[in-house]
Amino acid sequence: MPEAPARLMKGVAAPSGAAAAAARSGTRAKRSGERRDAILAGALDEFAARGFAATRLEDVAKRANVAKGTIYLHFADKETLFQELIRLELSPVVGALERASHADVPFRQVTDQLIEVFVREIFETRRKDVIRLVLTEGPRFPKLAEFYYREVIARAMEAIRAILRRAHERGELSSDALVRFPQLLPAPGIVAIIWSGLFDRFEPLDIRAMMRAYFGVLFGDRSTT
Amino acid sequence: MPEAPARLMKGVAAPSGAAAAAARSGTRAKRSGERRDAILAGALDEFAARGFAATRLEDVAKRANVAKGTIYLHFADKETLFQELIRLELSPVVGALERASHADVPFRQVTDQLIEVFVREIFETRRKDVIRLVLTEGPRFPKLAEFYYREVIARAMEAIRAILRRAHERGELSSDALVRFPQLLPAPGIVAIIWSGLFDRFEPLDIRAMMRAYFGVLFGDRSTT
Amino acid sequence: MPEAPARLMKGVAAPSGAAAAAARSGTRAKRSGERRDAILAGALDEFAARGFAATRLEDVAKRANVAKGTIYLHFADKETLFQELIRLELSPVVGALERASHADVPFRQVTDQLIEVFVREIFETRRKDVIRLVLTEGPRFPKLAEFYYREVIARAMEAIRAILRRAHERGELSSDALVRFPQLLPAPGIVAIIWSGLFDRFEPLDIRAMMRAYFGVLFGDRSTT
Amino acid sequence: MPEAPARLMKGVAAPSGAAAAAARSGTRAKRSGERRDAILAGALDEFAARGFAATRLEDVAKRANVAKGTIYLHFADKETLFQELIRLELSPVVGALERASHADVPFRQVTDQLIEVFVREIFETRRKDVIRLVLTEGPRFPKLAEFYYREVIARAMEAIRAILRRAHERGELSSDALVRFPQLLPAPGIVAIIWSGLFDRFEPLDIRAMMRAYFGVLFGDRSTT
DNA sequence: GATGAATGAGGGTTCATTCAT
DNA sequence: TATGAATGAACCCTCATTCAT
Repeated sequence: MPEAPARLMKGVAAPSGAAAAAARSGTRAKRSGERRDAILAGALDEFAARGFAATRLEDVAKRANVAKGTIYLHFADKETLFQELIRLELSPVVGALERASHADVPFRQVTDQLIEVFVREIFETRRKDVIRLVLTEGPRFPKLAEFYYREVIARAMEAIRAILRRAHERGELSSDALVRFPQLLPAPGIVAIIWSGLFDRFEPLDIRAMMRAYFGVLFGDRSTT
Repeated sequence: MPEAPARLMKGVAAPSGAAAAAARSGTRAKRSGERRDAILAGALDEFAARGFAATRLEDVAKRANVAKGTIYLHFADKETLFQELIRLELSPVVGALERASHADVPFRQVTDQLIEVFVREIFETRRKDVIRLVLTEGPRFPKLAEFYYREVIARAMEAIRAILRRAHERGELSSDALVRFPQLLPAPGIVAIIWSGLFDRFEPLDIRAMMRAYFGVLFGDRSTT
Repeated sequence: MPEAPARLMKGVAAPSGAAAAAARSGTRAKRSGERRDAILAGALDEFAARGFAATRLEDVAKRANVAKGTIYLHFADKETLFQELIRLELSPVVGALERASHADVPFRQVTDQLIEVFVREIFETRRKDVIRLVLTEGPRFPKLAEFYYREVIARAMEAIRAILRRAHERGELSSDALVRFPQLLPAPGIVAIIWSGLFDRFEPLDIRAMMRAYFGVLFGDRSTT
Repeated sequence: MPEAPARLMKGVAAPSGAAAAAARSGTRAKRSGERRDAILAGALDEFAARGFAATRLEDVAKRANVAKGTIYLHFADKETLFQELIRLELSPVVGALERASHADVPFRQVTDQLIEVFVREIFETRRKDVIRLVLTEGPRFPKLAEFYYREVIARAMEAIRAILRRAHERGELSSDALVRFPQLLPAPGIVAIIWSGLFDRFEPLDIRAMMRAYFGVLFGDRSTT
């Protein structure tokens, strides 16, 4: 049933702007772009591991094999680095979701693909950490939360709502509950991300199975084993 | 602090150990207990507003009308204060939930009460902030996560599972999905807490309505308006 | 002729506010006041030796036998420390000068005393360094310059002008040139302060002799040897 | 850059060594010389505006339309650049003054020309800023102060002394005070330069009028209006 | 116990200087 | 020669923790 190639979300993996631009130009700019990407990668590691406040830019630099001062050639300050990181990783996700919302396929097939894409493109990816960062640090970064709401959440909710509305109209969903609260669709994904960060070492969670069980409930399936 | 708890969760409001003990003894100990409570209250305000790392103990002291050094008479260090705070606020919640799991009432009635209790005892309370703190700071506090898992999550999951199993056996739940993944039951509550911290100013969420809609789906209701 | 006790400028030496207040109170506050004064003294040494920008607060702390952080208990930041220093040292000077301007004595006697007071209370004192600091750093500190103008220069110029006007009216000064440009009276003092900071090691300047010579010229004396 | 210098100080405007040399050779060297001059010009702007320590070489480069590294092709380091700048701007001044000291003209005529030259060649020129820089930064640059003393001050004092001695011998100056303290002659100029940097915005100073008033006093004029 | 002044390690940021291109 | 990205030492300031009163 799964295994479905994520045709639906083609292009989620962003070409990491800077490096792509660098690849086109001379070695000087290329190196610069590579460095920028290395800094972003190091920053993700550190921010994910320690949170914004506890992350030391020196450690980020070390991870990126770069001097501390180099970070400031690419980012105005720690906060900008943090926000750029979020921006860069999450922007492409929405595009993919929006594209998925236009496809006219049975809802059950959509959910199968959503599960697959979520697991492969987010949950088993650094993007999971990025989302966790938004959830955990967002309250302290109003601007970040605003950007995230406008560029990610609002658009994602709209795309999800479109999918759900069609499903409801086709009779694939017996109630309009999810149309009214599209937040419920990704709820298990959110819970899984949080759970994995906190409790996986005590009690691992089979994310795929949980999502299948959840969507099964939505479809009114009798049993989901 | 909330007053009359719902019947289901009688006793959620903890007797705040220190002050309670103090109340029994002479004025010296009483003063001390009151101070401890004031510090915890101030700490909750600050931690909730700024997160662990960005909270300054001086501000906590100010909120508690206490000198900076006094905090160290009651708590070993900042981290201990933080963990004690979580411990104190969340411990009573589970007891209430466990008690609720023993009651032999129709599932629909249980969910109605869960909604009510969640909203009144958690969502409209500082406890919402405490839970948010666990979610956001937990990854950086393995010990806290462990405590939280053992004392709260594991027991809560078990209590929820018991409730769900009975509901399933009675035929109130068509599938066993939730029995296998009891995390799905509180999922909308978790999502609501996160949403409220990040996006409420852009798009407020009617938590009660969403939870009712969600449980309606679980029951296979046709419409949830 | 000199030796005249500076009765005219009694009270130039300020009682260094903080320490004075401290002396009155308990040891705790006293220590604090002493520390504040020590920091100011250390700051004067360092600022005078290196200028504002090149002074390291750590060195100031070292001179004051105090930890780096202690400075911030008494002053908001480096700039505030600098400006407080100037303020504290120069404020009392003007009062003395203003008092002098009220005395109704022959101009020649006034100038004798001005020389004496300038040399003993400023030139042979750390106040010389403070004035040099104002001259050298003032252009980069508009607020400081403004304070200095209002609190010191404007009032000093007025006091000097009063003295000169009376001298002119009495016929002790043949021309009104100095009344119109009271800056000319302290000019040799300014020049001496600058000279001493730059060229004294190459060619020392007898400040008293130069000032006497200067005032001699103003009086139209034939020879000033 | 000023154009026609007063007769007295013919040749004050230096041929700016580098560019002059460059002008003689091929385009490569010419470019180089122009760059060097541009750097010096930019440096003067920045040093004058911010002082030595607070000036960033990057800003100097920007003003000179040159890359940061280029500065190091022309000057060993920031300090060398600073000292070269002072050297270059002030060296020609003394020559002019020395030439003036040989002219055998009435003192009153000399002072008239000194005023005119000072105002036009220094006070209304970037040279005012250079002198201010020496006064304000000199104490931190012993080498600079030494150069300045030997190459400028000592020679200037000697030239001034010669002028004053002749005036005294002729009876144009009643006292020998200024011969013994030639620093008194330029004193009002020094005071004016300092005043203009600190207090002009509060109380502008008519430099020409003040100097005329001052010299009037030296001549024993009755009134100087 | 309670206080809050004092401490000093720690980290973000700047910028003179270097060097590969 | 010219460039400007990269370096890393330096320094201001914060704040958890201590301790004399």
